[in-house]
Amino acid sequence: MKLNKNRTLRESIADALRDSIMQGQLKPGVKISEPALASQFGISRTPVREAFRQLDSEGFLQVLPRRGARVAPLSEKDVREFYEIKAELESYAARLATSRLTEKEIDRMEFLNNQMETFHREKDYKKVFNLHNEFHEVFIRAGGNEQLHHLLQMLASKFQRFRILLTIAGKSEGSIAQHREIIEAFRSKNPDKAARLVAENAIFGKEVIISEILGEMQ
Amino acid sequence: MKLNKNRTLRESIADALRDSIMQGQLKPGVKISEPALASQFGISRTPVREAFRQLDSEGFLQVLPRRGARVAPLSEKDVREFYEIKAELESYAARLATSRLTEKEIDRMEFLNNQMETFHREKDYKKVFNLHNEFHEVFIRAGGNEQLHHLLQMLASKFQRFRILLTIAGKSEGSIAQHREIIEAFRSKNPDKAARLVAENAIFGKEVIISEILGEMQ
DNA sequence: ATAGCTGCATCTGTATACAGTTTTTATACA
DNA sequence: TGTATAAAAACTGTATACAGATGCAGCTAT
Repeated sequence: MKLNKNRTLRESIADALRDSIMQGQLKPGVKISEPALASQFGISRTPVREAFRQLDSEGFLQVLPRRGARVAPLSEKDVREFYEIKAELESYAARLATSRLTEKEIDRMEFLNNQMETFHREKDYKKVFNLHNEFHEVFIRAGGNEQLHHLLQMLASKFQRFRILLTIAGKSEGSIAQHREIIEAFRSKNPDKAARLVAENAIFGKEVIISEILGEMQ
Repeated sequence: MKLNKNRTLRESIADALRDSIMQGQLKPGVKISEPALASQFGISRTPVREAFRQLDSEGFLQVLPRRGARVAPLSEKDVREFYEIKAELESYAARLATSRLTEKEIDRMEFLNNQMETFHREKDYKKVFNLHNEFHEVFIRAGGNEQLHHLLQMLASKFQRFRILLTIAGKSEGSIAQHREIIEAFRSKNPDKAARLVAENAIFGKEVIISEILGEMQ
């Protein structure tokens, strides 16, 4: 983890911590020691504390007054609720995007989805995950509601540690097939169909996570 | 603004600032001086800075590295986007709530709406606003998706300074009438109708704000 | 007058100090 | 062996100190 830049220490620490949590290296419920982190990075507690406040508001940490910070645990209910919200918001984005997506953008979605398939076969799941995100990003952005985009970004990163499991478990074929249908709906300028398919795609993700991933994690 | 409690100074400061911003006392774009605020409350800069970080993540402040904090400005586009997101999420909540709302809860909604009408006539707009929030809260909670509730809470408070203008401008009759229809839809257990009406209620709010309020503010 | 520079006052980011809490460890007791 | 308790250690919240960055008033030169 590199610190130096024009960026403040607080920013660097917040980013590093957020990444570790998103990547799942820091497990839910684990206590994060302020002094330990500070000395680990060779800095004082002040910027660490400020990073904590930020990550607390973002939902990555749970900071209890006078009892320190721990990685925010996410329950099965949280995951379920997240996917249902995602389904609503992304299908809304899809509806907005239908009339706005350029042919070039749709081509790009097709390209990204094909790449996903390739890397899925090669079992390069990290790449598959990133491509998956990029695919959704295209139509969310195209919808034109920037706050919606921002909100979905925020939610996605908060639940990244779960979403990435889905990819790693090699469960992406279903999504890839669904993406083809979504592309088709966008090409034929059918907002209702696009919205419905995008919602189904999210719910599909929820089902797989709940039944196949969370079950096994106990 | 009272400080003392078991609460930390940071919490108190964050709450006080957030309130001032929500209430519109602190205007968008206004710079907030860290040392001034600290001495105004008779405390050191440390808790003030931590409160800043929190409010930045929550979207109330805009903190630029080495250039201080200012109240986050909200554009007309932001307001428009907010109401559209609210329409989607609340109508989803309404759909969920339809099968779950008890008769008692629906009665309560009716009571709250009647109170709104009373206080609207008496021009006690602060009360009208709070009742309005409570009305929506009933079915959002009843939907059972706690993260959805939390998200809507967050968004509503971020845009409270605009939403409250709507009430203060005495534009609540429309909402009150729409609420009656919504109650009716809930009573007849019609989720599609409830969802549609709730979305329309949000879009109505958007229209009024945009055309009557923001126009006049220049 | 305007554009650009200079130096000062102010502010921000970070480190450090310290008191009051919380947690841990150690000890005594059942 | 387990539980209650007291003392110690570690941690949190806040204050303070200070160096470097920023912004502004006034000055110079065009």
